[in-house]
Amino acid sequence: MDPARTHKKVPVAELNRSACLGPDGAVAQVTRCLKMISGRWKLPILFRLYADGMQRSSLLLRDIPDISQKMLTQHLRELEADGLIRRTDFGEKPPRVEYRLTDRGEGLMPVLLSARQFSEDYDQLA
Amino acid sequence: MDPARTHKKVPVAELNRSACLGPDGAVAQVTRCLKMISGRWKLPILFRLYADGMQRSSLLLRDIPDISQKMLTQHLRELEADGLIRRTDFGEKPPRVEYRLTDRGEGLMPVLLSARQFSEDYDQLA
DNA sequence: CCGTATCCCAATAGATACTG
DNA sequence: CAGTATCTATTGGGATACGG
Repeated sequence: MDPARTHKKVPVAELNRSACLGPDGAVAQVTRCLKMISGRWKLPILFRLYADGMQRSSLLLRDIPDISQKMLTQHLRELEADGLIRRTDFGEKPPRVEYRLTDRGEGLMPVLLSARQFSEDYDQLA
Repeated sequence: MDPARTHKKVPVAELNRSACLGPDGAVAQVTRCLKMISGRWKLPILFRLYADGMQRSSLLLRDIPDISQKMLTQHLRELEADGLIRRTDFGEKPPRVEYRLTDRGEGLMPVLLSARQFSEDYDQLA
């Protein structure tokens, strides 16, 4: 134990001091998660797909207020590259493409629920 | 029920379709949470304070690699404005100022733990 | 219907130098 | 030691027009 740091604060088991720091510590892990969901339209898209299941891009474009064609496609690409959603091109004419959450995407929901809970508790605290 | 949307996907109780959307829905709540922790140095600072308890700014500056004086102060101000940390000026000479997590700040930890868990599970999935 | 390519603007962050 | 002030670089987002 570093003698220069004798704090009374006891870190919880899952998040002790050594687990927090360093290149592959908690900071890096959380940062990676946050990067996947950072972007103006990531959350609206993810929640839409979670609520609706597989969905055509034209419907996403219609149901997400103020999003543009370009931004929709761009964010869909990023989410796909991160393995959170899967793209299915039916190869029809006129074009029909649908998106849905992957297992990884579903695995993100507890994080979002947790963040939502924090936000609700926040107003109660002070 | 909208006839154009007959999906088999059943939303969980805490996160059903009506709770996801709209101006005060889950998207807005999660977004607010994310805004509080978005910023290059927010996580390192929060984890530091969580692990170490009350801490002088000079020690934060020393222990967080690559952070500059300016960025440290700037992010500390933002975290304070969001009520996640508390600043204590001891009014001594030479100056001594310390920071620590508030109850709101502590309440953020479950979110960060959840995100960390997701990041670990992520590699196992595919 | 679905996607791409350009160009532009605002927000964020970093380097550096300075003050009580 | 703790904090501020400028200036500049980079990034993310948006408007618009075009293509398969």
